[in-house]
Amino acid sequence: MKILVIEDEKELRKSVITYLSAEGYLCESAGSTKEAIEKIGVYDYDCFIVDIMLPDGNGLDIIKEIKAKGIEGGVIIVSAKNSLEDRIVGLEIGSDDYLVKPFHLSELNARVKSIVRRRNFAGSNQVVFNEITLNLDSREVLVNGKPINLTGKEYDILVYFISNKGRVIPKDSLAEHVWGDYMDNADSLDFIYTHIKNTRKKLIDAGAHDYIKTVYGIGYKFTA
Amino acid sequence: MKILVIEDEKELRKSVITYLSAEGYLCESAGSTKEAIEKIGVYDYDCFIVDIMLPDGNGLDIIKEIKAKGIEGGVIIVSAKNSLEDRIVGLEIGSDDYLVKPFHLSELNARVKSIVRRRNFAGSNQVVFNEITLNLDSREVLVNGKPINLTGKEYDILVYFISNKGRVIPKDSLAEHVWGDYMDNADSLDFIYTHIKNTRKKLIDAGAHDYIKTVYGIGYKFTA
DNA sequence: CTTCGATAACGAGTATTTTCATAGGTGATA
DNA sequence: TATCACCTATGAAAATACTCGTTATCGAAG
Repeated sequence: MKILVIEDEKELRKSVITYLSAEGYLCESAGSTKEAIEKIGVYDYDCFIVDIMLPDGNGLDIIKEIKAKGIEGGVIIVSAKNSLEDRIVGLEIGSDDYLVKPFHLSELNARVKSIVRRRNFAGSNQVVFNEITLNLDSREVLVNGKPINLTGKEYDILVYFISNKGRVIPKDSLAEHVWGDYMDNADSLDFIYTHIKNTRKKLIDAGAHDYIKTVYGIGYKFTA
Repeated sequence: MKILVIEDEKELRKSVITYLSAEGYLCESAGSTKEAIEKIGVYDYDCFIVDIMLPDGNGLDIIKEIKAKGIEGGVIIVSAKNSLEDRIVGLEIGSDDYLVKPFHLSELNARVKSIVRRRNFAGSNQVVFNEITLNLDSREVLVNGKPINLTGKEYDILVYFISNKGRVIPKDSLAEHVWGDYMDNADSLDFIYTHIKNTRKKLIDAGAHDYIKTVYGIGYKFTA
């Protein structure tokens, strides 16, 4: 799950990122409208946290840009004043939520969670795929009702697979969603094999079928 | 699916090609108007991604050239500025889509996909030809509802056949679409026979008719 | 200091693609 | 219809490309 935090106040940006990273999200940040629009153009995010007041422009314009590009990621507006007008405009142009500063990080986290879920799993916080059950709240994975231990990356991989089940997932897409800006210095994506292997092993050892099919030359497909 | 990426910025060109190749498209590139027009004259593409600002001319002229030649491939304009005028002119002269830089690789991918589909299969991501069903998302092929295993090349061949069903397909075109510029230094196209044979065999073994007719001296025709 | 997870490196194991040799067809021409 | 030149099909083997599993390294967290 990749999130772009658009916020010019350094301290706040830092704490938001620290908090959300600890929750297992992949965070990137932009400190200005310009930087935000650049990043939006190049990378693929699942969620945007947008401060309205930015040094070089209005955050609402960034949201317009996101929507104009047809990007599906959710949008949470963050604003210093509880301006009804901003709020209405924000929702009109397609943002999903609105948060007034100062806010609790746990509150922000809850909203991010709900958006990411809505986007990937139609709002549910529990995802079932045959004998595999994901609990998105606790990042817990059950196989036949028994919990198994996955590392962070393994969990991310599984979530990405399940939210794209049945589709062929090119190794690059997987890398981008689980690891972030891999493109920049990607000479070898070989380490993915190791993670796939470990994920597979843990699932199989726990009694699940091997739903991860290898698509030679392209990537993988998670399918029953 | 063959795509020509016309873009002078090396880095961008590279990432576009890397991304689209991973998605299973066959990409070639041109860094200037001159090069683009040369390639357009010689090879056959399904889709063109055209940067408007090029060192030696305007991308719109390339599009005019494409249309003047009666080439059917889709056109996606890419431009640094969101100029309404360019956009209108672009659509007027027959481009299919417009993308403002910097853009999202997955967004570009989505548009390419939609264009290729619109052209080949009228919008569906599932293509049915009698007892053969192609799922373009998962690259899966079903014969009478049962999945069969095709290798990458075999799948590409089948897609190209089905999207040109009823038409005679010269061996050259097939080679060009499935293998790309391989042609330039190919001394023999004999290996195609092997691939055709294997593709045929897998389809027939799975219970399909042999729709691949040989057209002596020219190539093949996929027809009921 | 120890443990754990993430990544790198590499050889072994597979799948795929190409080559090659040979056999079988096709169509034009006489 | 016989012949010839050329095109296509086939099976097996070689070459290549890709993936896997093991082990090693490194750094961060506890």
